[in-house]
Amino acid sequence: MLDKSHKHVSCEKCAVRENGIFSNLVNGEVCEMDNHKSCHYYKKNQSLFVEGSYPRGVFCVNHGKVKIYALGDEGKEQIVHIAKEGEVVGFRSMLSGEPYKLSASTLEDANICFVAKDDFLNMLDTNTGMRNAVLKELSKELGERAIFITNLAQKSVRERLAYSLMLLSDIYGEDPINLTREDLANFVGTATETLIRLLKDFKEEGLIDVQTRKVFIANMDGIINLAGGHR
Amino acid sequence: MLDKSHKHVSCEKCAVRENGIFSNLVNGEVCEMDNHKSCHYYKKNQSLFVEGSYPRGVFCVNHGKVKIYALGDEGKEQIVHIAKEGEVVGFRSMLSGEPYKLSASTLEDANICFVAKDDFLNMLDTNTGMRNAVLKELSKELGERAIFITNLAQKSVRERLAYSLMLLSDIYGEDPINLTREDLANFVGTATETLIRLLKDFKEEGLIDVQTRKVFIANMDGIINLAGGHR
DNA sequence: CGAGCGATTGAAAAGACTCAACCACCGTGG
DNA sequence: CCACGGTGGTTGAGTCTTTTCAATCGCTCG
Repeated sequence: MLDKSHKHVSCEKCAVRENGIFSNLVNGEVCEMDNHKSCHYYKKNQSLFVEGSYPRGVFCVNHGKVKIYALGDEGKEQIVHIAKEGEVVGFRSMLSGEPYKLSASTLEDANICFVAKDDFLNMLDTNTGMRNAVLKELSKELGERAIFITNLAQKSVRERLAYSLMLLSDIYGEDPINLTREDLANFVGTATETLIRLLKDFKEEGLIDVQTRKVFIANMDGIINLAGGHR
Repeated sequence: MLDKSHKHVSCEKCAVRENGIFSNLVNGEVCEMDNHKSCHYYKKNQSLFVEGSYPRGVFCVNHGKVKIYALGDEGKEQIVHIAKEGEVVGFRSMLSGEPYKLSASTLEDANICFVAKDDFLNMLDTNTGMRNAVLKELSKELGERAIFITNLAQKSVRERLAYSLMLLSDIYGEDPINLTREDLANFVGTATETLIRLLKDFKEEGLIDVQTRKVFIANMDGIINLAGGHR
């Protein structure tokens, strides 16, 4: 499934393309993009881009998970988003014309394609469907971040962990959540030690199962309920 | 300056239009919009839209400030953004096709124009400049929210207050910040009592001046420094 | 003049963080 | 093959920021 060469991945045959903003391309456009993009194999913990630098293009995740995070004043990461297969990352800063406000790096070994800035902007100009997908995606994320802000401001760490597990289970799908304790803590927005203690509580309460670093949701209703009762 | 009738405000002559996404319209388009929009006078604390309902159009703030907020599980507001003159609010949910994730209401008496959904979307389709402005605006806000999330997760309330005052001083410009203690607390993301105590501290430290509910920045460098050292 | 909201203060409680130590697993190199 | 070092995980204890609750005050508005 995961190809360690830098072999070209065909967009046309890309099974995960439907997950992201490239889902709206018609055949000709897919071929066009195929010709312009490059594909790369990334090892775990490799950096895609860092805060402060300028975007040269966008990254399309073919396989693997990517964390998008900000660095706080004391160097602690705040993970703002975890991109899964099919998602396109790094186009926000490109559109706002600013340097990256966030950094991105792989959470696992990954295959990721790269589309250069001009090619991407060009597609955006000419392709209505994609443009709408981008608008929609940005707006949706904006709403999600507003909710995340509210959670951070008003909920306890315990509730936030439940909420985070909910989000992560969407991202990981059938697979168990597979993050270091530190990354999970940086996603929830808490200290690693606090997170570990809460995971233990959750396990004792039958909400989750834990196998080393893998977290399985054992009682989704309980989790949802703790998280605030919806979705 | 503030007209209490519902008299039509001319977009062409609107001095604050440059602050928002309507800044890129050419003359004909401005007239077009003028013909389609309606203008309304709002009293303080009037609602523009509420979480859960479906967008029918967008609101363009001509005069006054508008708070955009989410309601937490216990009914506490989390203010995510304060829109000033010229800003257009309410288009995010419209673009994502979802019901409003946030609510909006006036913080003071205000004049606000309304552009219907179809007219707005139509302009978005035909006007490249505006489309790019919207893309840029969404992306920029997304970045701002990421930073806000990081601040909430990692900074103390004290530091967050400083950061918030920085943001608010941009929004209020020459005017003093003029919010209830509760609104200010809901912007910072803390309890009202905590906020009051910190305001007192800030005043004693010469960072701010306070006249009843009005807050003046007395030492901007000090505030910026406390907030994390950069603007 | 009274009702009521917003602002303020004090005291106590709780949640979360920090610090420090320790464990466990894994890959490496001797 | 085993000792070693390093990273990631875990636990305990103490501290501290922040919240909560309760009471009081002051001002405005009808």
